[in-house]
Amino acid sequence: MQNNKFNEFEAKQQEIAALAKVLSHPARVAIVELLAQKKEIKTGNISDYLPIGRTTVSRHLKELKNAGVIKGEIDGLKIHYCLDYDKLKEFKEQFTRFIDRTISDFECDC
Amino acid sequence: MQNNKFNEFEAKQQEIAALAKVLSHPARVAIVELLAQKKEIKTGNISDYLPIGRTTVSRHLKELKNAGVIKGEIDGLKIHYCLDYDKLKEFKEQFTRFIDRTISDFECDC
DNA sequence: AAATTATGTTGTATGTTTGCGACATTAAAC
DNA sequence: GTTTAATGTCGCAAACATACAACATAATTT
Repeated sequence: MQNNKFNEFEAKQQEIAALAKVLSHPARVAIVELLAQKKEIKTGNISDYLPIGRTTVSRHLKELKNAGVIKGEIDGLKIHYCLDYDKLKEFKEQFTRFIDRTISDFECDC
Repeated sequence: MQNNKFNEFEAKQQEIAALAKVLSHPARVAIVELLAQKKEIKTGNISDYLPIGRTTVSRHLKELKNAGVIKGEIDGLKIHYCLDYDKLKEFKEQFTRFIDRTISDFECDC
């Protein structure tokens, strides 16, 4: 998949890494924020708000779709994208759990 | 820096993306977990637990150091790495805030 | 049905990340 | 002071990611 050794780590580690990857580019962070604010926006117009072109936005949208963070509804010619509330919550909880687990194990004096 | 347009987004978006990037590879997730469990470990031995070689571990450690997630203490020949508790907490809070902000803005019916 | 509009996909160029072997550095052990 | 041990850095190759123009698709409008 991603690169050579990605899949050779534990499933949980891969899962967290994959989640993190979704938000590892500011364009995707920005798109998520935009969708949260505007609710409805033609995908063609997203690039008006961002310093990247329409096709690049389309690629990032695809990744967000694959990750399940957004879902689209076709309405004639327009496609109406929307955040997936549940997925975002799950996203947050997994991260929080990971960090909390890490912190609770941890008791170093340096 | 990272690639062409990264810096042309809003500072906050860049910041979140940079945080996410730190955990966007399972090796770095695994190293953080290991450090949490073992507390002290010779960096040379980290690769014993992971499916990657010593030099590659060293690269990932460098990234984690740069991000401030871990800090090292030189003890003679051994270098003793340790999680930065405060940084991890900050990390978690920033993410949580981002998601919560996003979710609270959001009220779509799709 | 041709033109228009909205979106997606492909190909290509460039940049970035990953992974490793080979070399460099530094400290302890002999 | 030479050897051994622990870690780090460099340079290369392969894989991935980003960005965009050009093309493809598909639904309205004329």
